[in-house]
Amino acid sequence: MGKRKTPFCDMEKMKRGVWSPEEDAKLIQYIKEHGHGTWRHLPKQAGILRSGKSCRLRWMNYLRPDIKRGPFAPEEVATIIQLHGLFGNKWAAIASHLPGRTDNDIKNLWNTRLKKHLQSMNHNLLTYQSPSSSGPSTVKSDFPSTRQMVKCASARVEAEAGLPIESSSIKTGGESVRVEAEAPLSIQSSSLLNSPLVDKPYSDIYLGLWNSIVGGSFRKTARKSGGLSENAISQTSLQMKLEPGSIVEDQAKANRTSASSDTAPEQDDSYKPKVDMMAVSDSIGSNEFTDSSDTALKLLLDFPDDDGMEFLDEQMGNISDFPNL
DNA sequence: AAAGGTTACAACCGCACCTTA
DNA sequence: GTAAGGTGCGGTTGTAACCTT
Repeated sequence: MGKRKTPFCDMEKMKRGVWSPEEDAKLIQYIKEHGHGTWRHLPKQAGILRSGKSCRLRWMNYLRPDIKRGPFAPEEVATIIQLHGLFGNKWAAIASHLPGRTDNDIKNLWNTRLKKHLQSMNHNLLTYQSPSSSGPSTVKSDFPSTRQMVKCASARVEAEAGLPIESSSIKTGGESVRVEAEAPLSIQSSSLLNSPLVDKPYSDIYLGLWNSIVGGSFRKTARKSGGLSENAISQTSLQMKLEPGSIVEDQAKANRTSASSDTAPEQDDSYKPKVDMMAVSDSIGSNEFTDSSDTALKLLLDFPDDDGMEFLDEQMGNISDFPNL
């Protein structure tokens, strides 16, 4: 139980609700001249009838000059989905990898758009029936592309919503279609499982992601942005058992190759996820599976130039192209 | 054109963590 | 060691704008 706190100020006299332009101007002007100092005392000194907490929130989420406004780019969305798989609802942690975006922005994006789309996309995946199937069939997607990202992310979404997830068997028209994700992998004595970063019981899904191209992309990005220490990253990777000959090991090899051959100049402080995504795409060139992350993400967000859900239907139709393992 | 529904975003609330005296 | 202050975080709510009927 949290300690009882004295209020930031006299709440009785405080204004609440939407901030007026005048209030914004006062706050900006004051912080420009004095810095925010102690938030509790700021409103009085700045002549604002708001709580210090409210001032802080307004500044942090809206008025800060380095805040990036406008719609999220597909690359940003990809990063958010990846990071949500690793961090869960740790919005601040996710935001720290997206300069200019606030935890509130990301939280809103997730709760209002991504969550819903991921749920519906996963539903479509689970209810898909191969046109050529005649009887129970197992459809395994071979690679954690956008589809798998979506699937894994939606697994978390559905877990949060208390819905059934992975390896679901669905009866459709008398036929059972089984859909499995390849991402889960065997883990031995992985202390990561005890990490708050990974939620049970779906931790293996996310560990799979971690060892996948998605994780590879993230690790590279994390190194460059300094979000995770090199030590933590390598330790985490070492804690995962890679089975010889497994797809996961192949992917890990691909990631290592990709990472070692990454001779691109060091990125500056600004975040450039597209570079990493492209580098990763190159690293999986041998894989037959092709997927357009950009397009899928446009779909996810209903970007203006997409064709609505038609793209998803098209993508779903390609599932039968996957090799059955 | 109006009413009702939906969406996206801003803001609030309560709790937890960290620091300091 | 502990209490209190300051701050950050995640969940939730409120509301304006937009869409549909």
